Amino acid sequence: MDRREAVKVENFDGSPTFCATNDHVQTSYPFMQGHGFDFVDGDKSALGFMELLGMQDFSPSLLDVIQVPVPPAQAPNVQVVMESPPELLNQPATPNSSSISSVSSEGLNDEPVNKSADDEVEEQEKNKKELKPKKTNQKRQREPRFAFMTKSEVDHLEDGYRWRKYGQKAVKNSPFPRSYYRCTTASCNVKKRVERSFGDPSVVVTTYEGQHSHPSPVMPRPNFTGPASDPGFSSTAAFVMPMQRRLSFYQQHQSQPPPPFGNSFSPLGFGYNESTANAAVNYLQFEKHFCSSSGSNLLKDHGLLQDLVPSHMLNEE
DNA sequence: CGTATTTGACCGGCGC
DNA sequence: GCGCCGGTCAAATACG
Repeated sequence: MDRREAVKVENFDGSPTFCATNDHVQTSYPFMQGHGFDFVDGDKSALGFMELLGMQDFSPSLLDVIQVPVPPAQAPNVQVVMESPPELLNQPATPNSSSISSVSSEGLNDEPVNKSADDEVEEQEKNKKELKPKKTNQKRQREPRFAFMTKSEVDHLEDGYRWRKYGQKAVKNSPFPRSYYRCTTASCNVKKRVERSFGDPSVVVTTYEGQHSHPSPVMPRPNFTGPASDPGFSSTAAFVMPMQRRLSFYQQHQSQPPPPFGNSFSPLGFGYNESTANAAVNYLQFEKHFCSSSGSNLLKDHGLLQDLVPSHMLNEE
């Protein structure tokens, strides 16, 4: 049971996608395609979840940005899928077979057209218009966005930060509304949008924009030593993403200047209960299957991650 | 009563 | 110029 398989599925455009799957979680990495990544390739096979997040190198600082607490007892059918091309987000994710998940840097349902990563970033740059300062020629410096899909029953997933809902809009071509949240912490202008996937209503698409200028109020930064003290986060997991690494990804692969980031340890942070924990664990599984034979330094990091992920989660296979 | 959510109005960008 | 759309504001409302 719980035997994980490394499977190869095909994206909707026919391009291959590798997935690490188990009974509850499926994580695919289709968006590596087109970014110069090829899992079949020996050298690049060491790329994994972190690269999806834009991390180019694994260093001890990983401890600073990744926190994977003990998952709650309940194991909902959570699915975290990764993909890059925004257009895929509009495609129906098949719950029973291979699901499309996604880590996208920009607009999800916004642009249902085929675009390369370069085009995407270019458009993102184009969209950076000034909104507040009216009548200025300066383009708005829109914060970098990071989107991913999570299979979850609830729309608004706990991620360790406190959010205040400030709007809700109907989404074109979707029966589900999109909710807009803002970090309640003063001087932190991180926002996120939450919407359900039209293709698969069980999938929640979350788009983060900006960078937290503060540690998670419910997830103290240092090493995970147990449940956080915050009552609202007692059984949830925090998974803080190293946004800066992700940016270096763009910097290196797309010749785009990195958005201005302030601090170094608390970039765009997000955690997702079981979802994120599963994603992290899934990454480890994925890594085992695809990378253990060739990625020596990765193994080191793997061990590092093992320190973060409960051992029982890793031994489930 | 303070805080969070709801929801219609408003604004700016963009395509035609 | 106009309409559509995404995103935000803010008053009203709900909630603890």
